[in-house]
Amino acid sequence: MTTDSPFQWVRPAQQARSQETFERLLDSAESLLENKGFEEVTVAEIASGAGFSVGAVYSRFCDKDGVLQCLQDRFVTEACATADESLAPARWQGASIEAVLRDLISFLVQIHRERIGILRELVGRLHSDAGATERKKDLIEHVSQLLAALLLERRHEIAHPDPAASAAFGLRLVLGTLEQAILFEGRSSSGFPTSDDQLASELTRALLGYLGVELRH
Amino acid sequence: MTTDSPFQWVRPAQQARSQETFERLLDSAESLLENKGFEEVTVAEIASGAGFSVGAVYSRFCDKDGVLQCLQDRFVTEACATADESLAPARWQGASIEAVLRDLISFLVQIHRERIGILRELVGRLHSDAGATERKKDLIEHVSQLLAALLLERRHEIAHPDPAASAAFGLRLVLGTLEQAILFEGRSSSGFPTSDDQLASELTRALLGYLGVELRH
DNA sequence: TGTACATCAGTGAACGCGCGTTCACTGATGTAC
DNA sequence: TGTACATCAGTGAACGCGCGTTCACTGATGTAC
Repeated sequence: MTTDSPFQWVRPAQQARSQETFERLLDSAESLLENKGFEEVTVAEIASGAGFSVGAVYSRFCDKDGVLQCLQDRFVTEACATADESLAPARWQGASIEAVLRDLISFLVQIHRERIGILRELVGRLHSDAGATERKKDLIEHVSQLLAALLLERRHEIAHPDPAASAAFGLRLVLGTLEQAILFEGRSSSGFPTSDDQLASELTRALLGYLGVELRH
Repeated sequence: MTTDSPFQWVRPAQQARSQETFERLLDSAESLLENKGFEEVTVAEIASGAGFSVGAVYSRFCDKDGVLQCLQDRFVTEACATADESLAPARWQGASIEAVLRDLISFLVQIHRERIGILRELVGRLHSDAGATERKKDLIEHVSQLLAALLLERRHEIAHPDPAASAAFGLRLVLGTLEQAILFEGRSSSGFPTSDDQLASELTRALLGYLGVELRH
């Protein structure tokens, strides 16, 4: 990389520092979301959580809402990449639908527990943020396509009259239940299984039952 | 009812007027919730929606949050009464599980559509309102008990190894999906059935599949 | 290599808007004699 | 049946707090010659 090449990375040092501030602010915001909603989080908290003052937030983001948008974008990007890798057809050669779903659902339970703050904001917002709804829809649609591809390769196991539609709706069934079970319940919630393992297991049973897949005992 | 009886209704006229104001304010608040979240609704809007000024709100409720609490209480009371009537065992003599669930789920779909505003507030709130979570839990638990009673009378139809637990979780499965499908999606949502009838039908199929009930074609 | 200047990153006190809440008031309804 | 008084229902202008946003500033890093 010579000095006169048009393709050099301009001012790498400064940009790198900015980028790190940007990421640290997002991390701070996400961790604050674990305990309260975004509206209840103040800009001052986000800043001081990352070790900065309020002004720093406004030099990286256009306004408070911009922080949430960037945070969601970052999450969706990571999530899509994860889905691409994990649901790649090559990974599941020879696996039954039951095997695929059991793993997928366990993973989804875990993610909902780990990223509870950001998921709550992504999932429970019709009002005041059209963008979030769009991002959420895109993400679910992305996962849905990947899952549908895996299931349709195994459509002989599916008794549901419309396998493609059942894959799409089945994923929503699982996600909707997970959201209620994990995101919007205190740990004390009744009616849901007490352990995450049981929750995953019952969700798997439900999805297999819906698709009409024969269980192998 | 003589004048000197200790059991007369004191100042009926005044109390009746107050009560009507109270109800009209709640109606106004509920209708505002169809389009935005409670935090975005202002006290002035609630008042003027009912044809009053702000002060009227504060002569009936202790503060803004009190309006939401009373609104939710009214809803939960109505909902419990409805459940008691609709799920009374006597009503379902001789009906199969499939018949019970098909009717119940259609009804739930309809209610979610009709009471979308208040349900969004009741369902999607962990933060900032511990009371709402409690009220929601009580309501679901109430419905859950009634449904479980009906299903357990018909447990011979159920293949799930734990019929009681499956009734409880099955209801949550349906409600969680409904919430995502109706409360938090623009009408345009993809992945869910396009019509409410299909939504109800797929949900019924899912629940029957989960319980392990044989379908009668 | 040093000097002068420009830009970037971040500070934090001050500002101001929106909205929940208050309170002195008016008019209507009920009660006492 | 009237008169005087008390309480209730509701008004709406004014208040004030919280919090998002701004902006004049400091120090650090990079660039020109």
